[in-house]
Amino acid sequence: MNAVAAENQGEQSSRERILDAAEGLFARRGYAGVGLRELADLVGLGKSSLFHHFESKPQLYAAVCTRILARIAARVDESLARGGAPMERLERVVDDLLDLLAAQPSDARILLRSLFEDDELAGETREEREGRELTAHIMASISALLREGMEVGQFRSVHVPGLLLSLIGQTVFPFASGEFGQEILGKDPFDPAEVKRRKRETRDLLRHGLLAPAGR
Amino acid sequence: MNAVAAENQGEQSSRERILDAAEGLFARRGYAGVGLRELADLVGLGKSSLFHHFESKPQLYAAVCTRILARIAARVDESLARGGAPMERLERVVDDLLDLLAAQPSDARILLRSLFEDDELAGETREEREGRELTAHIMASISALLREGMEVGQFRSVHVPGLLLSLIGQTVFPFASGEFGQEILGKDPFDPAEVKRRKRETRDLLRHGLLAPAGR
DNA sequence: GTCTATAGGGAGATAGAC
DNA sequence: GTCTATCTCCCTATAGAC
Repeated sequence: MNAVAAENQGEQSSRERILDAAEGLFARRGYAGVGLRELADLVGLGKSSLFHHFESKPQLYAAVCTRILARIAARVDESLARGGAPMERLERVVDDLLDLLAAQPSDARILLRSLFEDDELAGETREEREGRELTAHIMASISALLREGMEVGQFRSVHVPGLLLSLIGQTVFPFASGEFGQEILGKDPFDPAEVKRRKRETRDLLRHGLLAPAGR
Repeated sequence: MNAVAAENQGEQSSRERILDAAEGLFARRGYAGVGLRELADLVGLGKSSLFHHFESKPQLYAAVCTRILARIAARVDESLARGGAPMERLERVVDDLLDLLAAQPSDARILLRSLFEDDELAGETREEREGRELTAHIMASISALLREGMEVGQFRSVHVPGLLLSLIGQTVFPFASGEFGQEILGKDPFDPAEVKRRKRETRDLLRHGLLAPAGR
């Protein structure tokens, strides 16, 4: 059975298993806090074997980030393609993103952490360029949706970049907040009931803050 | 001239200079990404001298975080003490926090990063306990204000813990977002005009989302 | 309070056998 | 594709002189 057939059977390639393990470790301890020795042990490989699949630690980190961004970009494209009025599409894309972040507990932390690591990711590898392109694509898609809603008069006139940053803070941050969020909320931020509540909260926020008065 | 007199003259103790430098480094590269050699060079001391002022790297990190939290707690207490109706106090405390975060460019990143480092800060040093107490105090103060606003009927009935997390995302995250935020906004998030805009945006969000209909 | 010297270990990465 | 062995460098922390 070759590698492709193995994956069709639900098994994973070494590359995928490394990426999965690395994602969890980087989420918990950050780029510099993870040693390749520890990662190799977790996957059940020798440390040197990692270098057969990834050429360096920065490149591995970039691959982890890019895989997450690719998942998100795919979901955003899919959500937006289903059509509807701007507010309908906006609420759907936010709902779907919250579902995605809730299903992949490491994603929110890695995404926020990667924003803070300006230094580490100054490189020019293929993965990093791809990651930047995916980020730009996601942001451009949602910006276009917001501007469209304003043009057709469904949304109030708002500062689009500012709202984008706020939306990220509102949706991504709670899933990255770990024990702190757990303590504040009194329950796990990933608990299905809490995810549902956060969807409602975000939707209410958009309806109160973004809908044009005539649209209510 | 002794140490206290020196500080009155505007000079800093070694301890303060170490904390300032460490804050900048930890903000940029995270706990594990900073070496004490680099920190010592930046301060202009030998590496060993750091251990005269702090007993270990985790304790130094905790001291950095606790100093930030103490600044914030002091400002929150001061803002809330000036009185007024709940919405007036809430808008003032948010305004003041945004000013504080804008004036201390490393604070937002360190605060968010420290939330992600559940592992590193599992300790029981005096600084860590102090940091947890300060965090609890800040959160309790703002929670109490939100509940008071709801009780007197000025605020709609909202889920207080959820709104707390959202507010942190809305206010702290943009200052931590670095080059990403800069690219989205098209300007430095710390630019005075942008800080002013973010204050307005946050105030509008609170007025649209939190004020009770009768209060408009 | 700051220094030099050093202990003791772990990091990322490479070479080359199998 | 995985392994063992090894390179070189840097890490936190300590000892002890000044």
